[in-house]
Amino acid sequence: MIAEVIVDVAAYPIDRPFDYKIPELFAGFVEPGMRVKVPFGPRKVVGYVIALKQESDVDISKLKPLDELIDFEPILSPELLELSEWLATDTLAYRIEALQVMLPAAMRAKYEKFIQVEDPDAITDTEFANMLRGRDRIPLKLADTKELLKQLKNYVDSGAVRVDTLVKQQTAVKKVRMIHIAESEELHLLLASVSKQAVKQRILLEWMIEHAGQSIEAGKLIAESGVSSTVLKTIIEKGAAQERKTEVYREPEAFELRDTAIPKQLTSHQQHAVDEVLDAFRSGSDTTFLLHGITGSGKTEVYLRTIDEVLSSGQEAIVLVPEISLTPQMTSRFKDRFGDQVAVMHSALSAGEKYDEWRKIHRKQVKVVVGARSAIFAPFEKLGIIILDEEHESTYKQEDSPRYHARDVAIWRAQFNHCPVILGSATPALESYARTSKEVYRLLELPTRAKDQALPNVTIVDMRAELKDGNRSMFSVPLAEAVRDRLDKGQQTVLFLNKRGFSSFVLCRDCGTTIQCPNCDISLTYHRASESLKCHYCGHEERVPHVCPECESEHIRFFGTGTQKAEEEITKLFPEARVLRMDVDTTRKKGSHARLLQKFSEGQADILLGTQMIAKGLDFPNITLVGVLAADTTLHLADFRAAEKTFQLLTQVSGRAGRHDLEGEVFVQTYTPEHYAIELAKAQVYEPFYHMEMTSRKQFGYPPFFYIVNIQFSHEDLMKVVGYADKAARFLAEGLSPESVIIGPTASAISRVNNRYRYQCLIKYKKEPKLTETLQALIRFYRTDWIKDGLLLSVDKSPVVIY
DNA sequence: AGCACGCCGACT
DNA sequence: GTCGGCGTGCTC
Repeated sequence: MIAEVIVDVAAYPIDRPFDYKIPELFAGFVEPGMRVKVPFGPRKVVGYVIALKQESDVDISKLKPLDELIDFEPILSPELLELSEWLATDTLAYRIEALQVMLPAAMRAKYEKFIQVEDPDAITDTEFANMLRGRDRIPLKLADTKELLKQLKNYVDSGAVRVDTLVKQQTAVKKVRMIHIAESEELHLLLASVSKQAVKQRILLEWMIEHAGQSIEAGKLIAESGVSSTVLKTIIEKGAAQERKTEVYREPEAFELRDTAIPKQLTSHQQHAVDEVLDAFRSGSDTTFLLHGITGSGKTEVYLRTIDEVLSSGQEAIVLVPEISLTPQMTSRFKDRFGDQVAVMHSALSAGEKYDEWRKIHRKQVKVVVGARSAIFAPFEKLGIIILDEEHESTYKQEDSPRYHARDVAIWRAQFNHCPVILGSATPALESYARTSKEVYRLLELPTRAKDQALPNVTIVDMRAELKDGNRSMFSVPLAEAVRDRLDKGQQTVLFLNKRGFSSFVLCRDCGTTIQCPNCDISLTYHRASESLKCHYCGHEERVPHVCPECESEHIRFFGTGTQKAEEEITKLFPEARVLRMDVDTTRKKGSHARLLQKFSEGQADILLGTQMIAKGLDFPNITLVGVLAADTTLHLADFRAAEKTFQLLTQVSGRAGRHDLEGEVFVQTYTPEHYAIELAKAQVYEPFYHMEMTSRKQFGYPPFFYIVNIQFSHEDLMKVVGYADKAARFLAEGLSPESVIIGPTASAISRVNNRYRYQCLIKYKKEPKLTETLQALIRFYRTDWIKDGLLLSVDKSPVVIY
């Protein structure tokens, strides 16, 4: 038998299967979807078996045998193997990247080099001998001086030492030491034989007698018996207990939030949606539903009911949420409903925790996975439904290779598994909504709130007028009054600040200079905690200057992060208010996000102030006021989706207010109150916005009327990047049909990052049969030639942001 | 990619 | 003479 293997080498000529002989020893054990270790040229690498066959096109004498099996059962199903092929082609990525993206990071191979001493007598250099310290195998990285490396080379040449690469798996199965205590009789015997002076040992034995026959975790035993681990060790050696390592799953920190009760009765709209989806499910149809439900309309309940049915017919469900750590309420609802049948996958988990959750799915110990983007690759084999909540969110698109969109993968898997997909949103992506009118997706509407609450009343505050009246603070008079009112009533307020535009920079008030990154075309960001200036693009960091580097004026101002500044203003305006600030700074630590929310839900604060991350999923009964401090900040971005994003954000944020018995109120502060995205967000009507925005997209030739491909070029040399971008543009123009439009090359919005100049080229097309072919050919030029000249090129089909 | 091979300049 | 620079070519 012969195995077709994709090796762990991302390079153009390697991006294809290589054939290996299966040694007699492994005959019958090797299956597609397993990882293997194979010789590749002079080294060993990890590879993925993608197929088995009897014959190879390559001469049999040239075939090498597999070295080792890493897995004893496939870790990728036939479905996922097939998906990886489609994914690699569709996103123009390497096949190996497509395979690796499906597995938790902890399963990716690490390569470590070692110095292996073959002939210790030949080592004559004292420096080298010192480095070895008598060992015959040390990590290569210990040879860290030029001198040592030179000696190493000599020894390698003479054959005294060898450098070899070890393929390391970082798959850490967590094991705990379980102590199995002997029976009472045995312990009594031991106790009698232990010297009277061994006080601690006697204490431990007495403790053990009380717990005879039990199994207990070593750490726990030590804590409870009050003896040290050395005493435990001696006692184990004397035979009082047995030690065993047991595999365990890491238990991510659990958080509890007050949950909404299970509604007894669905609204008629909810019921209709559930019925339609379940009809599709039962008939094995791969229909994609767009569940358009206004905020508070109970989309989650629709998901829960459909999953319930899917599970009772023995099938499995994937639920994607934009970034799950952001919506603890969502996960707790799933856990409440489906208990330990649920695995949760989110970015706040450690690599080990993610690996454990993945294993639970792989071992079929769970039936539902709730997770962020990459959970779409959950290794289920009986998928019955796939749900993408907040389907319009840009986090569903992966920003590095393979640049896939979870929505596309979901639809692919649904077709493979003959199961439906639900895309849920209060503010669907324009592309998705447009597809319902073309009947590619099926539209399900939830036009009313589940508990019949009124939508919150939204007031637009014109900040220009406020400014004219001499109010220069971040708070308009009406918003400040409303906050005061809630404080008096003991109700809660959520204040939302769009960070962009308020970002923290350093400005000289005399010459107007902002301090720029030396490597990038961007202002440095002020970090108060470390009193430093940082570049978010290249990581450059410098001390905060005391005088302006341009004019040496001492009048330089540091603007703290937007939320810090807002917090200061709140404290000034409402000294008695208890404020919780939630932004990247206050949620960096693991679990802090959930803790903050917990605090707020328990009423330990009056005001929750935050960025993007509080826009979603918050559902607390006592929130009756939402304030958007600066609605325009997303509006003026150089992005064709700016209006759509603003509308989505305002709608989402407004939906946080008055979801329960108390009525909600929303204030939106803006300098452009007449913009349709703001006006229509006030009215909280999606359809009119959709039509307005579609008109504009049509006029300017943007999605969904045209598809877009963004090709990015970067190089240290400005002339070279321009040269290659031009060359590429001409090549595309030649290869693609005349109906397709090629824009550029133009300099990117941030024209230099990390000392590399950036250019880009956009392709707009409606129908382009030669697209993949032409892009493949372009990538081929790049990967075979241009890359050697220091160029970096990336192709992004359907980009979500164009920088 | 990463490694070996191989072919020419500047050092002990 | 040989050390070491990096161009070239291959990986089942």
